Amino acid sequence: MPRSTSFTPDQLAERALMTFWELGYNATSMDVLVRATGVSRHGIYTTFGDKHGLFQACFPKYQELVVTPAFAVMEAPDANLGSIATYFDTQISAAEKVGLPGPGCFVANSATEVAPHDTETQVQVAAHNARLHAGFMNVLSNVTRNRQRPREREVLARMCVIFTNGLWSTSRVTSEGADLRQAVDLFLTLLKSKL
Amino acid sequence: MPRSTSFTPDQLAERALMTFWELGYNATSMDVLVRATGVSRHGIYTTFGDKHGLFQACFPKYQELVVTPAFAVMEAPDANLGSIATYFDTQISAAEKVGLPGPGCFVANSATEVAPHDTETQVQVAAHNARLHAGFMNVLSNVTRNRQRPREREVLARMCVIFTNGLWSTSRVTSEGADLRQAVDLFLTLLKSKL
DNA sequence: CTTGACTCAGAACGATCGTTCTGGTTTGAA
DNA sequence: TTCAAACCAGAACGATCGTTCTGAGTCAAG
Repeated sequence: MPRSTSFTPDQLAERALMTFWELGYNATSMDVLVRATGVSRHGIYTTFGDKHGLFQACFPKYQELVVTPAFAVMEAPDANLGSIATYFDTQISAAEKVGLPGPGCFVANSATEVAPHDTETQVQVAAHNARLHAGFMNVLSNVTRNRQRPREREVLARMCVIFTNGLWSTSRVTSEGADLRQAVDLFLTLLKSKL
Repeated sequence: MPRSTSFTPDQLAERALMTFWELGYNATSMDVLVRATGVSRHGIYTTFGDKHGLFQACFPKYQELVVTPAFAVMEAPDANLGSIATYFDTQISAAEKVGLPGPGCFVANSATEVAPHDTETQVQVAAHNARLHAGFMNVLSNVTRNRQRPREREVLARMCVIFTNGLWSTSRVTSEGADLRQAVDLFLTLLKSKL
């Protein structure tokens, strides 16, 4: 029976996520991790085994703390085009609050930095992209007329996922949130004209 | 007076580029670099000073060998919407030839992995994105009617750059080139409807 | 052939990183 | 209070990496 400790695995993973997200995997040494989390090496290693295990635990934490709060509106039964605008706006505002250029998307960053050498991270990235695609499919099936073929819907959703990836990628090198918002508004205008 | 050597700095930078592009900066150790380029440590260090110097030399090489051949069509005086399609198709075909999921864009990868900790790389990334933006602006100014305001053109170009970044980002986690092509075709259809 | 500049292979060094270990401290329950 | 489990700080250990250095080989010029 575990006794009450000064930290829970969830809290540890949450603070580690913020550090990995901001600095990336390689630039986050165990020393940095110990300082940032306030948890000793002993605590980290007995809880997650190694650095890679702690890193993997950050993915569900990111889904819970970042993706779900912003993307739930896309997964609601009554989601529509306004939901897409809300999702993008929520994320851009969050990035602005932290400061642009921002940290972008933790999953997208990991896809570039560690996924090429790590199968487990590849799975996390694929699952994340699948979630995005499903969210856009949900919206499109709600706002699309019957004449629209399901095959075309999938392509539309895929294009939206690509644009989303590009948006967070660009948010890492852009200092003006207004530039991102204008591009998003224009993209949504184009999207609406196709439905 | 330098004597004839078994390699030129250009050749060295070219082979280093391919390795950095495929493996990323951190995963490319000097051992790997020596093996991949066939140049000894002595040759590398006397030519480029250090690993970072060799890495920086890869950016103009990437522009010369990859960006310019594919993007020149976008910078031609008579570039039009077909030029955009050609550009995307060229890059996707190149990625397919190497094998999807591919290495994506060297600049975009570097933007995620090393730019956050390296000012020089930030400059390279900004210059690359500016080149992309200028290329799209060139096309838009050619195909746009007079009633279109220049401000709107800039936003359109910015949206195109975002989509481009997303495309190469997605090409790193996608195994089907057809999926990318369909999304590109749809994006171009939407773009055309706005002009 | 001799010389000198240049090359390479590989050893060696210092720094850093992930990981393990030790000693001392804190916590919760009996 | 006492005990045992869990914790922390920090030292220590391999391993790896970027960099420098050494010695031998190679080519062009005289």
